[in-house]
Amino acid sequence: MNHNSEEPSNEKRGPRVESRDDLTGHRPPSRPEYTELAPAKADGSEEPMFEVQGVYIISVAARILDMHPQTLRKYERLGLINPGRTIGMLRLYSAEDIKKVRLIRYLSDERGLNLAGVEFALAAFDNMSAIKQRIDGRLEGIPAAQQVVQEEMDLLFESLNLPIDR
Amino acid sequence: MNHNSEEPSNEKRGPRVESRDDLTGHRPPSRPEYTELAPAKADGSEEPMFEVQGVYIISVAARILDMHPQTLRKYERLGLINPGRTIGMLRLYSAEDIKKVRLIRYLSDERGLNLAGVEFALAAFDNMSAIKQRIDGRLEGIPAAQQVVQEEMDLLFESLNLPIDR
DNA sequence: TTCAACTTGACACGCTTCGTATCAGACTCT
DNA sequence: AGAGTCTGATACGAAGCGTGTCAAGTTGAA
Repeated sequence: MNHNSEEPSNEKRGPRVESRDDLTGHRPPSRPEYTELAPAKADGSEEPMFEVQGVYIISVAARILDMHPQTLRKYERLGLINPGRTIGMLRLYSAEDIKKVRLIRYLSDERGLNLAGVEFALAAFDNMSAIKQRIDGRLEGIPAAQQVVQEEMDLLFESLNLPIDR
Repeated sequence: MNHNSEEPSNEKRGPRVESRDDLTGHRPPSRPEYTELAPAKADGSEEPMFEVQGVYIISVAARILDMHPQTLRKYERLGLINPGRTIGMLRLYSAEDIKKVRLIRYLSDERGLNLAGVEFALAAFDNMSAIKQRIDGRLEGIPAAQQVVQEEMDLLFESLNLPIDR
C-alpha cells in the first residue's frame, strides 16, 4: 500500500453519501485541506469574458463527486463526457460536466444501466432536446401548437424519471 | 449429457444466422421435424373472433429466434416481454412478441446494452410513441402543426438507429 | 390414456463488464 | 523543486448475462 501519488483512497464509495452540494452554480464551501493544483480561477480573480464560473481539475472533481479519478478518465475515454483541457492537457471539469457525471452515475448505480446503456440514454436525451427545439422553431407562427408541444415534451422528459436537470 | 427434455442445443448462437423470415405476419414455412405441442391454431381452424394470426409456444418461438428458451423466460421474468398464455399457462408468443424479442436482442447484442438498459430503452420508446399520439390528438384542428410534429418525431425515432419497426 | 413438451424454482458454469487499483515514464504548474 | 497530472497498460473482485441442468408437477395432441 505505497500510495505513490494521486488516488484519494476514499472509503470504498459505499453508501453514496451525496456530497451535500447540488452543483447549481457554486463551489465546494471551504475544505482547505488536500491542496493540489487548486481549482482554476479559484483565487478570486473574476474574469469578465467567458462564463467560467466553476472549473475543477480531476482530483477536485473526483472529490466533489466522491468518485475515483480513474472512473472519470474511463468515462471520458468512452465518450460519455468531454471535459475541457488546460493548455497543458490537464482536464477541467465544468459544472455542466459534473452534472453530466451525476446523471451517468444515477443511470448506472440507481437504474442499473451499463455504460453502453448510458451512452444510448444520453444520446436519446440529446436527440429529444434537439427535436424539441426544432419543432418549436418550425411552429414559430402557431403559439397554441408550440404550447402543446412544449407541455407534452416536458411530460416525455418527466416520464424518464430522471433526478433533475440535464 | 443426458438431455432430459426441451432445450434445442443449437450451435452456440454464434453468427446469428437471421432465420430467413421477417415475421411480417406468417408462419415458419415447413419444418415438420421437431414435433412438439405444435403451434396453437396450426391445424387450419380459422377462428373468426380475435386476430390470432400467428402464435407460438416457447419451443417454436425459441427456434424461430434461434435463442434459448430459458432466455425468453428470463426476459419475461424481468418484465421485458409479456407473452399470452393458454388456459393451462403455456406461453404463447405472438408476432408482436417475437418482434419485441428481436429488438431486445439487437439492443443487447449489437448495441451492448444490459437488460436494465433495454428496459429503459423500451420504456422510452413507449413513452415517445404515446406522446406522439397525444400531441397529434391535441393538434387536431391544426394540420400544419400535425405535419411538423409527425415529421420531427419520425426523425427522433430514426435518430435512435433501430433496425426496423417496433 | 399416454407421454413428449411444457411449467416453476433453483443452482452453477464461463464469459464479460465495471469500478477500482497500481505501475512506469513524462509533463504541468504553483 | 516537487506534488499532482498525463497516457497507457495490466489486474483484481463483484456482478450481470446466456446457457445448462435438475426436480417435481402439469398440459394437451394423438
